[in-house]
Amino acid sequence: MNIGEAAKASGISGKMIRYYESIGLIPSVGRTEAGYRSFSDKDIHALRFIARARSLGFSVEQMSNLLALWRDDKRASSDVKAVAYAHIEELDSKIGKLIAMRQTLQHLAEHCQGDHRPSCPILGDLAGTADPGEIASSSAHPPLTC
Amino acid sequence: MNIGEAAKASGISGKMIRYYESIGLIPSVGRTEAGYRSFSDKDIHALRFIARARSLGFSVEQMSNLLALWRDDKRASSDVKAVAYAHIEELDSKIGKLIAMRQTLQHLAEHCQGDHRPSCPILGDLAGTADPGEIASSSAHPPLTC
DNA sequence: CCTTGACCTTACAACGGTGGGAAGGTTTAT
DNA sequence: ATAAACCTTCCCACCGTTGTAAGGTCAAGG
Repeated sequence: MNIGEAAKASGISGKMIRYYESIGLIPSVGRTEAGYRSFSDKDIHALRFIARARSLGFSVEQMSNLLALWRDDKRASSDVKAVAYAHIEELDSKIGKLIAMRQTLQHLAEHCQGDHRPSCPILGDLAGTADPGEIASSSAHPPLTC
Repeated sequence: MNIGEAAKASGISGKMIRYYESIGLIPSVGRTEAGYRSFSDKDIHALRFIARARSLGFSVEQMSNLLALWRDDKRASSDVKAVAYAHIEELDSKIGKLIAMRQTLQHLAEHCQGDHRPSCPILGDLAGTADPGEIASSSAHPPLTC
């Protein structure tokens, strides 16, 4: 299997397959006499594993751990679960920050007239010159946990 | 005002202040005879504007637009509002993706025994060998909109 | 006056992932 | 035989931030 076919079969671009190989995320695959990479079914399987892990937001480093666990017959599922929960916490942290941003911004935008006049509470907040009576300070991001 | 003092006053590292200057996000500030950057109150004000915008997740390009609007006395607040809403949509998109990941992962992790045994639905899903009866396919990410 | 330490300057590299492209070799189909 | 579609390696770009190295400057104290 060519790298092009492997890319189609796995959903990972050829560029990225080479990159993953170069950083050691996947072991070096076989080569033809002409130097072309030759992917076995096992290689494709690993690539699809990676594609799926990537779609769940795992970092390359986390994927490296997961791949090692996958290959290890004597792994403990608790180890896998720990990696998963660590990632869930990362996701929660990111989600929380984004929601706080969204909340603040929404609040500011709602108070903006949005007309031809220059007066704007959004810029007022950014510049630190917002009327604190008109709009509650947005730095007090509410404990919104979704 | 030194760059160090400016950094403390604005909450932006000296490194980043130089970077923002280098890419033209802020105009070149004055210099002392010895070549040290000298920040005016106005400069600090702009830096604090940037720090606040950054904390709301605006990209450098968006900040550039916002700064231009801020400096423009004849701006229309609708223009500012448009930038804000565009960013809110970006945030929503990111949040949605992260929540979908989180949801899938949580679901998988809940079904993992997390003991000393190797059997693990998380790896099963990633490898594409999960029992479809045991665990609903996680690729059908639910329409969770928070 | 001189040293020391804390600051400043520029310039370069690195990170994580991903994409783009150049320059050259190979395979496949016409 | 030739053209198109591959493949190879190599370097560069993005974004935002940090680190580091080599050198200049300022303020304090001996």
